[in-house]
Amino acid sequence: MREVVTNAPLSGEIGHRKYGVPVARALSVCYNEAQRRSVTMSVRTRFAPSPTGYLHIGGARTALFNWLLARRHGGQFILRIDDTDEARHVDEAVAKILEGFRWLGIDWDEGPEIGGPHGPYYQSQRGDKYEAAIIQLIKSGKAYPDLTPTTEVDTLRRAAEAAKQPFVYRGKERDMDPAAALDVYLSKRPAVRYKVPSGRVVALDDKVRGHVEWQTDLLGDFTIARNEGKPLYNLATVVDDIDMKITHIVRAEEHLSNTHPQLHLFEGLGGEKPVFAHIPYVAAPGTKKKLSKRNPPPGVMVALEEYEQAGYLPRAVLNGLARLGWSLDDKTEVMDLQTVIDNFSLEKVVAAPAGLDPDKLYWLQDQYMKQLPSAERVDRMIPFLAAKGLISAPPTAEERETVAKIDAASGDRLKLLSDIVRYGEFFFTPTIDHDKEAAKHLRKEGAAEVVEKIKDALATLEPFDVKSVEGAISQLGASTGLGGKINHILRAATTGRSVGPGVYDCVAILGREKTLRNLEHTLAAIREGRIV
RNA sequence: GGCCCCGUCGUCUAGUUAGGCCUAGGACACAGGAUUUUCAUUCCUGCAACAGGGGUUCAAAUCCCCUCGGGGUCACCA
Repeated sequence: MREVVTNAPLSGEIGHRKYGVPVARALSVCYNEAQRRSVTMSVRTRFAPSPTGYLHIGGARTALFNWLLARRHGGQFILRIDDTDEARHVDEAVAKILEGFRWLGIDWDEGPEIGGPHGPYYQSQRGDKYEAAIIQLIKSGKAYPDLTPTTEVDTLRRAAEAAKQPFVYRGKERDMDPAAALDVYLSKRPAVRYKVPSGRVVALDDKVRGHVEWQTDLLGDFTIARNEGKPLYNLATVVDDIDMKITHIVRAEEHLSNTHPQLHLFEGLGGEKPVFAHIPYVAAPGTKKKLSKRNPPPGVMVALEEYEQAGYLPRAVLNGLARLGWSLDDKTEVMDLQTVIDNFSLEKVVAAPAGLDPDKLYWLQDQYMKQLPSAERVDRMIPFLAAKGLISAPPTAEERETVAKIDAASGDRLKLLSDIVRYGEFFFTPTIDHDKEAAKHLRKEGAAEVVEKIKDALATLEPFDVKSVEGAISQLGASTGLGGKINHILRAATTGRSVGPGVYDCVAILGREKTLRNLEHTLAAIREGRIV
C-alpha cells in the first residue's frame, strides 16, 4: 500500500499554473482587502548563500526572485548564511555578499547585521537547534545513530555502482529502540541517519516544476549529521526553514532532488511544509550548461561585483536578472523595479534553463544610461575617473564641471559608466597620444599643413565656443576643399582619438590654451615622424 | 548508470494550465537602407523557431505515447 505525502498548498493566492487549484480566482469574489492582506502578509522567503567569497550572478537572481515574491506580497525576505561547514565561515566572504545586495538595492528584513526574531542567522551559530532536532528525531524513532564505519558504507556504495544498481543504504541500527539509540548517540556521537520509510511515494507540487514524485524505496537513509554531531545541509536547512517560518522556498533547480529528503525532514520534525518553487539555473550564453565561476565562458562575467566594476548600473542588472527566466508579458523588456514587484509571480517563471545574454544586458544598460539624469550619471562616473587617477577624489568643482560637460557632449555614446574613461581621458591628461585610427588621419598627405591652418584659425578665434569653432572649421573645410573630412583631422589632432564626443564640443571643453598645445604637440609629432 | 527536470527564431522569451484569435508575437544580436560632416543615437526593412515520429480531434506549439537531444543530482559539501 502506498501513502502519498504532499506539500499542501499554504495559500490559494499563488495557485500553480498547471496543477494547482485556481483557488485565488474562485475566492477572489469574496476576498476583501483585509483578508487578502492576511494571506499575503504571511509570505516569508529566504536566500541562504554559503559564503564562498563572491555573489554569483545566478545566486543574485535567485535572491532577487525571493525578494520580489516577499515584496510583492508584503512579506519578509530573510537572509541566512549557510556556513555549517565551518571552513566556509569567513567574514570577508559574507561581507562581499552583503555588499552585492546593497549595490543592487535588495534589502533584507532579517539576517546578518540587523538580526531579527528568529536569529541567529548564521548556521554556524545555531548548533543547539540542530542538536535539539537530532535528539527529537532519534527520540521519536525517526532517526538513528549509524555505527557503521564510513569505509564500509563506501564499499557498499561502490559495489552498488559497479553492479549498476541504485545505492539504497539502510543502517544496521535503524530498528534500534529509540531510548537505546539516544544513549548511543549521546555517548558515542556517531553520524545520524534519517529513517526513510519504505514503500511510499513522496509528491511535490512545485510552483514551477509542477507535480514531481519520488519513490522512497529509491532513497537511502540519508545522513543528517556526521560524527561529533555536526549537522548536515539538509537537516540544518529544514530546521531553519521551520524555525524561521519560511513559507516559500524559491531556489535553483539543482536543489530539486534535495527536496525529497527535505520533505521527509519536514514531516519528521512536524513542520508545516512550505511552498516550493525550483527555478531554472542560469546557463552560460548560448548553452544549456550551468554558468559556473570555475570555468566561465570567455568574456562572461559570473560574479556580481564584476558588473559593478565594468560600469553597469544596478537597475540595469536588476532588470536583466528579473528577465532571466521571468517575463512580464509578450513585449515589455525595460521595466523599473516597482513594475517588476507589482507584477512578479512564480507562475510566470519558465521551467527551462535561462541563458544569460550579455548582449541584451548591455542593451538594457544603454536604455538606463539614457534615462539617467545627467547629474546622477556624472556622480556615478566620477569614481571611474578617480580610480584611474585622472581626477582627484573627491573631485574639485572644476573637474566635476568638466565631467558634466563631457557627459553632455557625449550624448548617447556612454554605454557603461566606465566609458567616461575611454571618452574623456584626454581632457584630464597634460598631453595626448595618438591611437591607431587617429594616426591614420594624420599620416595622410598634407595633414601637417591642415593642422597648421586649424591652429592658426583657432589661435585668434573669438569667442571660443562650440558655435564659433564649428563656424571656423567649416569655413576652413570649404577653403581647403576638404569639406567635412577636415573633422577627422581636427579630432585626431586635438584629442588623439578617432571617436569621441562631438568634436566641436571637445575643442570647446579643452579650451583654447589646451587645444593649441595639443595641436603643437601633434604637429611636432608629425614632423618628427612619431606618428605611426 | 539510477532518479528527476527541461526542449518555440543564433539568444532571451510570448503563446501550453482552459486546443481554434498562431500562415507562431516581441526583444537582443546580425544584415541592408535612411538620418547624423566621426562615433553613438534614431527610424525603416530583412533574416530566422514549435527537436523528431506516431496518435486523439473538424482543428495541436498546445492533449496522449514513443524516440532523440540537453541538463541537474546521486557525500559523514552547500
